[in-house]
Amino acid sequence: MTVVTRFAPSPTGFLHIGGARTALFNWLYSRHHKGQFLLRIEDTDRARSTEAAKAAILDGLKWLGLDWDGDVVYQFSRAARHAEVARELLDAGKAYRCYCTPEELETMREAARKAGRPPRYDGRWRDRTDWPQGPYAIRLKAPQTGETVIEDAVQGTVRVGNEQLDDMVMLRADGTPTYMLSVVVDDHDMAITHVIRGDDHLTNAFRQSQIYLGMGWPVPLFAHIPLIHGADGAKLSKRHGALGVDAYRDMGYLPEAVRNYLLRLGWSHGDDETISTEQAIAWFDLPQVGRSAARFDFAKLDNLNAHYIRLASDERLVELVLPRIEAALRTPVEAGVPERLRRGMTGLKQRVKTLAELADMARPYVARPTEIEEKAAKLLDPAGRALLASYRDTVGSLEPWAQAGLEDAARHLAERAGVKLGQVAQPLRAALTGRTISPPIFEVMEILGRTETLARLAAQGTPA
RNA sequence: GACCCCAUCGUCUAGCCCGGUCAGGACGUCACCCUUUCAAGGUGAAAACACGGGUUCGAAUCCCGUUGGGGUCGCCA
Repeated sequence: MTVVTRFAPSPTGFLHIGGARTALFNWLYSRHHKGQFLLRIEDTDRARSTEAAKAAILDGLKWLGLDWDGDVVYQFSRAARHAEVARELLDAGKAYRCYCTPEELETMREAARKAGRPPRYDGRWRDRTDWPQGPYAIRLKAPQTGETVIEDAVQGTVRVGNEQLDDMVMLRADGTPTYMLSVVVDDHDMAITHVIRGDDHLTNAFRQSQIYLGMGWPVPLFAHIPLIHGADGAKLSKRHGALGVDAYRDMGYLPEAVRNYLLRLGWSHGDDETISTEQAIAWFDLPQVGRSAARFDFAKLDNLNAHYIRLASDERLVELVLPRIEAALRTPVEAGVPERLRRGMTGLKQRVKTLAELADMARPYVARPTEIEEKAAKLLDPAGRALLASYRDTVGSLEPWAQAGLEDAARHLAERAGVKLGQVAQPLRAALTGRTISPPIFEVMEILGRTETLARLAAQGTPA
């Protein structure tokens, strides 16, 4: 049997990080089994669904590299089919008409709550046939005794007494299908074999299972994966990382880092931490998915991101960081900058955790420092400036203008002055970058070139 | 409240199913090494089986309970 999984977000907001992980697990599982990964947009809530949200979800998936098979299915377009199934169940006596008004239902729930009972529909129309004129909802005639059992690939066997479940509405009085019905019909029609989704749907699975049974359809294998929590253990909210994946992209995370991080959140393969996509596809399976909720940890994401930045090619990083630099500058960079970035990338990329940091670290290559950081300014004291002046004199006509020779000159100068190399290098760094932290300073000098280096030294390095 | 799920270092986790390990790894933290800064890299350290009962020669592993956390209880999805 071919494995068919799906990701079914509702376009009422961005693709949040939990959804991204659900999509990743579905994608991985289908790729592992050489099956299919389908995408269905659950846009039946017309009031809350937006085009912007839909676009954000599609963009997010593309950015993460989670490609889906076939066309996107839009749930709303299948409403007629959903209604048809509800009618079928009604005709077969497995569902019934309910003429309750919303007010009546609210009263019922209120009464139950007051009596300390769970707020459930009492089935008052279940066996009636004295149907009045007017609209009615169609409810499933669910079993009232016995139990409903879910064989969950992650949670194991989960069972609940049928008396806990009430007769859910499948078709509203206005003729539109409810989520519970739509999901089942679509999953069946799309031939989904494995429903991998968030833990929050576990209790829905019981009710959905009853619809499958009612229609005599095979029940797909469920796999309810634990939710992601914030650093404080509470449900992920906007405060701590329930951001859209676009926010992670904007913060400067690489898609492969996000993928790797999300994969290890709730899933493991022995002691492996950095896992390539190829390995992930080869190794991913449901039994290794953990049963408990995981907390989102930016520190670990940062670490993974730094790892993948170091692995990324210099060309790719230049391409990624250039738009950030230009956005900050509000103007295109000068002609020689991309080449400087490319040459300096090896030294730059091992010092940053995100592309945002990379853009900042690259500043000395982009433009002459307009301001000197406080700590750097302290290095440019009279002693430091004197050293800079001597250094400038010795390397002024150095040939070739290369890292090794520039460093030798500094070492000789330090020796003659009876100071450590750092006492020459740090003022140089301050003068050339305006900072106390940078890639190796002689590498910076080589990349900047003789003219620019001497100009910066002249501007900051010598006493007036 | 009812129902369902979960519980190993601060965090992500291995180990649990098939009881016997100094309870392993990674991130983070700290120290040292390397070193022109910062990183990277290397070495090392501190750091956990929620609690209480069983079962057993022996329990992180099996059973029960407690506590704690989470999820679900709509003619929302």
